[in-house]
Amino acid sequence: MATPRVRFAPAPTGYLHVGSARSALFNWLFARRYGGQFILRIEDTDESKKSQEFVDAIVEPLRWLGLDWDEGPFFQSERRVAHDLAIQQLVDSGQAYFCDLSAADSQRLSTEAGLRAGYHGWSRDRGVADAAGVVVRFRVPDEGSTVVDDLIRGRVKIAHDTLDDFVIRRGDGSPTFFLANAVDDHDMEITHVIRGEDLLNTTPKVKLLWEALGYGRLPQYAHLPLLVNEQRKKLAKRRDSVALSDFVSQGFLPEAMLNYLALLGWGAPDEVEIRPLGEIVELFSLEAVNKSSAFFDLVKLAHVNQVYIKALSAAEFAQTVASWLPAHYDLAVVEALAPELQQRISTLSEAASWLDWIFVDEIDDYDSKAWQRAMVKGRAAPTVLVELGEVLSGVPFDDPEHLRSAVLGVGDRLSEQIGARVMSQAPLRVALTGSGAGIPLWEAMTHLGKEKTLLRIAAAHKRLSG
RNA sequence: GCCCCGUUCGUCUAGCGGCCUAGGACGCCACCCUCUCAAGGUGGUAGCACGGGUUCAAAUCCCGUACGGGGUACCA
Repeated sequence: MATPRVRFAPAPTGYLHVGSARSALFNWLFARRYGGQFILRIEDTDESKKSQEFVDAIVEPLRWLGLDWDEGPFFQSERRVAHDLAIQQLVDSGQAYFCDLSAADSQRLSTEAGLRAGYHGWSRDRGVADAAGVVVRFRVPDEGSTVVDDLIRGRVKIAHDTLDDFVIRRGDGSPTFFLANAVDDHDMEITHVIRGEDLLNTTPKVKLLWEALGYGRLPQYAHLPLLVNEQRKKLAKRRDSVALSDFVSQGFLPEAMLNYLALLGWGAPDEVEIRPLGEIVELFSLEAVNKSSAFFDLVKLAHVNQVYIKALSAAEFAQTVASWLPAHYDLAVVEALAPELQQRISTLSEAASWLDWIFVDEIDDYDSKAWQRAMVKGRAAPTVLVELGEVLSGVPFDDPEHLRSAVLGVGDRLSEQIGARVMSQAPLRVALTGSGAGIPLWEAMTHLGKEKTLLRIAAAHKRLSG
């Protein structure tokens, strides 16, 4: 195919959410797949929406994801002259006309005439003159229908009598979405429009304008299935927590986010789900995109993220996780323990809780269940702690293997003495970490150090007997 | 209401008329491994919305119904 030109055209409404990110990704994939251009256009026809803050809210997440654009960002608000010209052209050719009715008035007229809600062309032949507050409406043909061949959905046909004479210029003179969309896509020579299904119904209107303006060949349209919440409603900023920035701060990796997003509505022919972006680019095609909406599943996202976290080298992991850790954490220790952490977390923000015990001065809070199980139910615990204190004070702390055999040795000896299985590791874990669950002890103990280890064993013993 | 789109395990999907007693992934359950929690391994659970056609043959094609969603703004 001729090199495609696609665009991601979000409205600057606060922040970028995962649904928009998915649209951006599919556009980007398509452009990269066929060696075309990916264009960023900020859809700020409503002047109030233009501010640096809002622009950053779009640009920063795209950068984080690594979805680089070849042209732009362009601003719709800066293309006002072209829009005005197009509106003038439509008015001059009689395909659009002025209307001084308010929305409320046209609603009332419809009701009085016993027609369905909406606008019925009341001002078509009233000869209204342009003035402040007057809108321009497009004259939709009475007869016939408009057909759009969607790359994903197939042929979509809308009868003209279900369309009203929609507004293309507001009372304040600004162009509406339909008009700006047609003009900008034409001027930017967009070949493929890839966006959410919620925009499918607007396509015939844009096509009508396109033809009325004599623009020639229409871009190819591809409407992606919507991303939905657990109620199967389209992801919305107001009710769903879907800001991309939130996922960034929770510790999702951009590669994982992209990979997961690519899986919603699309799948590789070989069914391999988790794979490098480069491979996804190679395999991507719009024809393989399916039609039904997809639930944005945090559980699966977490799984994908964990796979990516596990794939990091220890050094990469330590470097990446650093900003989620308190400043007093020793990164060299984090790197040494990286593999154990990587298989236990699915987001980077979870890392600290697995490591905390190594970097605090003392354990002041023991998990009560773990204490009960290891210290109270394990009747030998007091003896184990005493023995552990004695044995470990004579062992060098530089070799995990020495620590292991010393600790397990205590358990074996006591087992023989008592004639029942004695676990030495469980009480040790609770004494050192305050918790019943955690990473393997031996390597971690070399970083905790002998002094803290012995103090914590003593503290636990004191608490047990006191 | 009207218009448009959709419907395969709980979820994401494979399937584009016979290879399907429907495959994979996530989740869940069990077992193995194991001080713990994980990770890993093995096995299991669960689905073609319904009704008519077409055809020798339908998850796959057609029609209808039901259900879900989207749109219906001087938002985009």
